[in-house]
Amino acid sequence: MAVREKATILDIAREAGVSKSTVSLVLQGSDLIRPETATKVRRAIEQVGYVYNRGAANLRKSQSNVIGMVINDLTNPFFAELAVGMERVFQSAGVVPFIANTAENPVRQEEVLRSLMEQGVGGLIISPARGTAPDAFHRLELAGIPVVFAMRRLPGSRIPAVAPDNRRGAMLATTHLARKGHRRLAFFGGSPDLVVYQDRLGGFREACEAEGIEPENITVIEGETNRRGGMACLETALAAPNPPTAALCFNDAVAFGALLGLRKAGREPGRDFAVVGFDDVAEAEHYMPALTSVSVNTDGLGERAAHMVLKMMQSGTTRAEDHVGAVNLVVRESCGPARTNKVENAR
Amino acid sequence: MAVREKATILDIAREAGVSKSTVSLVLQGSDLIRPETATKVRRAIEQVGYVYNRGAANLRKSQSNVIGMVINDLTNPFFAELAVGMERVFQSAGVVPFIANTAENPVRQEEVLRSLMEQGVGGLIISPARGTAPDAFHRLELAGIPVVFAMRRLPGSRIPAVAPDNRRGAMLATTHLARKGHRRLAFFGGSPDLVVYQDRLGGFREACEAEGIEPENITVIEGETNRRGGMACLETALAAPNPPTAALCFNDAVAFGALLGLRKAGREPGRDFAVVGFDDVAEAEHYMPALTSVSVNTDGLGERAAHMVLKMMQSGTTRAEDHVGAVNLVVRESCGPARTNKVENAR
DNA sequence: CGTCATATATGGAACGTTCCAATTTTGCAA
DNA sequence: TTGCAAAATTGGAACGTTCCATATATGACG
Repeated sequence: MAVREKATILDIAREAGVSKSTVSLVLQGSDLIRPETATKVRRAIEQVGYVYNRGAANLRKSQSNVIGMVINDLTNPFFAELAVGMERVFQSAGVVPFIANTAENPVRQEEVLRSLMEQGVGGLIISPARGTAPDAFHRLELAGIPVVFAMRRLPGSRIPAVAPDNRRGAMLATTHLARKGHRRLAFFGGSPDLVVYQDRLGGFREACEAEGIEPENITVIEGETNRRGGMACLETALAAPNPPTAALCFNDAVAFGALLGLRKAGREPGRDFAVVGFDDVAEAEHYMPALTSVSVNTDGLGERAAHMVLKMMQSGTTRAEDHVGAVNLVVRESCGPARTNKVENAR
Repeated sequence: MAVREKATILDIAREAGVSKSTVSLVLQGSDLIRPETATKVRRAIEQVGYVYNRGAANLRKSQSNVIGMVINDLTNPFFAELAVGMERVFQSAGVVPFIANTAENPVRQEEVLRSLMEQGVGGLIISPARGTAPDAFHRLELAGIPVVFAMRRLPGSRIPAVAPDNRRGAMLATTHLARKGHRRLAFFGGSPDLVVYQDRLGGFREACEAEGIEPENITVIEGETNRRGGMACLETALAAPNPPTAALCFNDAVAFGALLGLRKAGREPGRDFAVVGFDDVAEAEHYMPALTSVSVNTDGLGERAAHMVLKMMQSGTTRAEDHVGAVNLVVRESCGPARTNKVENAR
């Protein structure tokens, strides 16, 4: 099949015997056009194999309905789940979001943002890469593009964020461990360049204090936020002179790593050492042992962020209220003898 | 900070005291421009906070360097890994690919493709959604856009594909099970509307025959290609009058589900029932028990597909040779007493 | 059969870029 | 100094769309 020249609305107009303006109106679903004419035009569109040129349109329209989702790590199931939650909202709004992965690399993030801006996105949802400079999104603000942060926020930024109540989640989990009788607690994984880390660690410390855990019995071990990081943290912890008996992990990936490390060290997760995760990814329920974790309602947060950016685009504003999502502790088997699957609800 | 009107090359030209043509040349890195002039222009670009308008440029240029990656299921770690492998190649080529998720839904896939075409993509990598109509990509061919299929192919299509040697992988795995002494084998998960399924099941059957497995001892159970599907398959299999003692699973997700099902049924994976996966995702190595799986070199295939589409875009062709990737069986612990981690290489 | 309001349809300018052809500037030899 | 080739710069048309202002068709009413 020969490749025809790309068809334009002029070709459609010729085929249908109308003017280009009429075709344009039909494409936009205007009711200024007589139904029969519209039908004729639509038939012509089929005929010539027309593809709408959004770039040309945006040249005049100035506002576009393309949305970009900038994700820091797509191989982390948590963020993949988040992305899918957002997509659902966009789909029902008739928008196709473009997803781009920054692989936790601020330089790559810069490229990705530039590319999306060049493409003329009308709005963005960003989960910033670790180590993002405070002014990294200044250009977006200048350009007046609506932006929402998802899950992570940036220190001095005025960009609205959608995130779970990290502090409270960490307190819930830590209190649970203390009430189970653990008196030497650890916090595994993450590093202070993330605000999320500050929040979760802050909640952990606060709960430790409230439960009367002695400061010398608190171990904080930074590390990568993936399985490997979790294994490393566990090894370090067990090698200490006075090792902890339970750990709250920065996220579920770290927790899985810690569980793995326990097995490797010949300890029984739950009985010999309690582990709590954070995020409650789908896998947590199916893991062996099932992981006790702080559920952040990933889907709900994704939907919230998506709605927020849509509304901002509609109203042409670049400001919005932060949203702090409720959290639950979902108790499973990874920190003690399996009991009934009690769920302690957040307020 | 007030939102300035969007700056164009004309603003830059005014700021730098040159013509718009000069600015355009600088943007394209032409060596027709005197270095000092170029520096002056670049400074002006910084000044005015300019964002390149790719839409306007494509209007004249007709060929674009935007690439789309259409993935059938981003929450499946296998496809996420694949996407990341491709990204690496694109990154070093200075291209930012846009990822779009179809969630295994042909209708959504249609929308996604339309949107990408409107955006003016210069090339596409597609892992088609299950149940995609044979002529779904006809418009792309008409438009002369280079397309490469990744991992999945479509029955009657002339679009080049990059995929592992599924048949051989399935044979390797099945032979392994038979040599371990299993005489009643099952194939878990998947459904015939996928070419991949045909290939893997075909390899399974061929190896069964070669190893002299009686047809009445072969169980094939279709199912979802995720954990849940794997659990369901296992339950069905064990409920049969003459249940199998080992299963090759359509992919690793199904295999994880089967392992989970075994635990639930009080059987010991490996000892009571052997399980082999397919794809060898990162998690396989870390699972408990570690999953024996057919490694397909996910990263390598991703890179291959990326290079292929780049080359096609460069040479302006829409045809290329299929690539069939080598496979290995990676033996771990899920089908029998842990031995040394022997790797049987494919030719 | 006019007249007018309303419903439809249309031409043309504008959007921000590229690229050709044309023009101006530069450097160098005579 | 002039002449001339090479280097550097520039104006203008074109790309495919939208949208305003205008034109034409339709129908209702006197």
